[in-house]
Amino acid sequence: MRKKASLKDIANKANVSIALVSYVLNGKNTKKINVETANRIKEIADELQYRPNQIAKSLKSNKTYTIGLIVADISNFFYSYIAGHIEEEANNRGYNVLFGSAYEDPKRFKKLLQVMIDRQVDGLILAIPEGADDCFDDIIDSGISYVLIDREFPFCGSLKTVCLDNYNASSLVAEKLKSLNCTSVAGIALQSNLYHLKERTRGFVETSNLFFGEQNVQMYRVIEDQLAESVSTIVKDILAQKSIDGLCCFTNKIAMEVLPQLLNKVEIPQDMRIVCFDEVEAFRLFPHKLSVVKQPLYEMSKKAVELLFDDSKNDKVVHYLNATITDMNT
Amino acid sequence: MRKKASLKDIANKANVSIALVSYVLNGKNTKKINVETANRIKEIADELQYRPNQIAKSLKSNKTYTIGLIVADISNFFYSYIAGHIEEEANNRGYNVLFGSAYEDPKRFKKLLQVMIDRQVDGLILAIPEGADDCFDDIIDSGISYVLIDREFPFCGSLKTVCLDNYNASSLVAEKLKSLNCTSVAGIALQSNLYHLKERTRGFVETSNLFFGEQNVQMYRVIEDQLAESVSTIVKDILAQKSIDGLCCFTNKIAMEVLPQLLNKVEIPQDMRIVCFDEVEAFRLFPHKLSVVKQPLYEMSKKAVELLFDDSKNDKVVHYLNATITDMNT
DNA sequence: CTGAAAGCGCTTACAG
DNA sequence: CTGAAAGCGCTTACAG
Repeated sequence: MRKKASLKDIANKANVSIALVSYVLNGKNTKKINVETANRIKEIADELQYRPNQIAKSLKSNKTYTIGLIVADISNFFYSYIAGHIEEEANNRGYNVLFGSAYEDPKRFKKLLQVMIDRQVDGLILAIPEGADDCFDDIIDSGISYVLIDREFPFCGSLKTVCLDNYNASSLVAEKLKSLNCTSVAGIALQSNLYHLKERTRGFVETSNLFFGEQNVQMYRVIEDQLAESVSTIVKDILAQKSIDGLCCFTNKIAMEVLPQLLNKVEIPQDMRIVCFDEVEAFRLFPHKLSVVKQPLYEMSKKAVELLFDDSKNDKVVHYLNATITDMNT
Repeated sequence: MRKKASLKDIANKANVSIALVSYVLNGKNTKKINVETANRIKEIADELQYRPNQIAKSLKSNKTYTIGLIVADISNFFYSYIAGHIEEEANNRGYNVLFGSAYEDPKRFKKLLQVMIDRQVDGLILAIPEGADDCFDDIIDSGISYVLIDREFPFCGSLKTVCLDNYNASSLVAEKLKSLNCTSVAGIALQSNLYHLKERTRGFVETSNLFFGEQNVQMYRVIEDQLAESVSTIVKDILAQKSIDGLCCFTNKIAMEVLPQLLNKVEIPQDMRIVCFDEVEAFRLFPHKLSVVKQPLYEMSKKAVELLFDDSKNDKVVHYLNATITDMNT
């Protein structure tokens, strides 16, 4: 282990002032500096393997070149993919990512947020869990620029957000089921007050009502921590109603419970058409045709970072991205 | 946006010195300080909503309360799960996680590593990609404590590591296939020079040789960026050899390619027993029985953080964790 | 062309 | 019980 060299060390060795070393190494006032002294300084810096102390730099400049990212659950592919690509985008701009996973716990979220504010990150990218929407004052107050991802909060003022157009995505699901000649459809969604999830079901229900008639549209809701049991009951109910021939799983977690339970109980796709939100990879192991609502994750990551660094005021507040529906296992 | 209050602001308002404010707010020299002044200072701090400047603290203390985590690919469940739990463990100890995903690119890895060293993280947790094993000098040189996860580098000196006992895990796979009455087995692995992956195949081959005889053990290797095509050829080859009745996929990525291709081509599990490494969730959608090698991800995360903060010298250098084999979809 | 000095916001040994 | 001062490693306006 070698002691880190400081500007002072270089200055001493070169017999010049610290200021001069700083100028040379940062390429400032460069035309006014004697080329030979400059070169000598650079050589000594190399020799001592000088690396600037970022902390000292931050203290002066009030910039940390760090962005704080808080996701709802990093072990979910949706967020881990996004996290990776946000990190990459940030890197490209010389930033690093301080990262936290709130696991949908508002208390944990707020603690993480406070830590990131305290550490003076230069920007925040946030997927906010249910029950944490009282955090906005703190964010605004901190003066740190931010972008919300995935989840929008239209009743909390004008917050810069990039997310899926969930209403539209679900309309597409209804259309898809219609185009597959379904006549009676059901959806299974998470019980949640998150606006984007409500929009997601609303889009499905409203569009399905038009296509199939209200009496042929059913929504089931499940509570996250009783997923397995609830889904089991629901699936039985759906299968009992022989008429239902179209099914939408509104999150990938739900799909992971529903799909195994459907195996061997119903002919897919002949008697039941299925559309699922998100998580494309795993579905490849499902032995039947199904359709998947793909969110543009890469775009979302990229756009989030872009918006974070773009402080033009006349920017649209919520940026909606469009989903695509893909057939799998054909 | 409110201006951040500093110790100076509090000192001014309270008509005391900055030092005194610092003592009070940090609970130092606390018995020597006038209780009333102390209270007055605390009140003013509250009122001003004082939050210490962590950067200034770091500059003095040389501690950043940050640990750097570089994983091979964050969008892989294996690492995203680990990342989440390392973050949680770190939080519990008052640390935050600066995060990077190297996507198996040694150049990118080394760049990330350098950034983390420059930012003076207090610890490093690293999953090192192939071809980056010349990074150890830099790490040792930096004096930052580190723990390697998942991948061990026995030829690079004594490096603190926590990883699976891969040889043993693969022996278990062979045993499992034996216990399922297989007579001829094949394995599909990634072509890689990473020691832990070599151990993984070695354990399988050596143990299988004992059980089944060399002529009944075959190893296939695939190159990562030709996965789909290679697997397709291999699967055809395996199916053509009617004798093979046991198959091991050595990474979850391989399994995701192999399993769909097996559907409807062979009776599972009657004619073909399958064991796969990692990623348990997705396999639930596979319509047949199969066995899964589970790595103790939570333990690995926890142990990594523990080791990072444990600087007892007589610590074992490599900590091996044990895999378990689970039957799924029974 | 180069340097002395102030300052970023904190901590802490020392003096009184 | 409290404060003046030095210092962490840097930057930068100013002076010469």
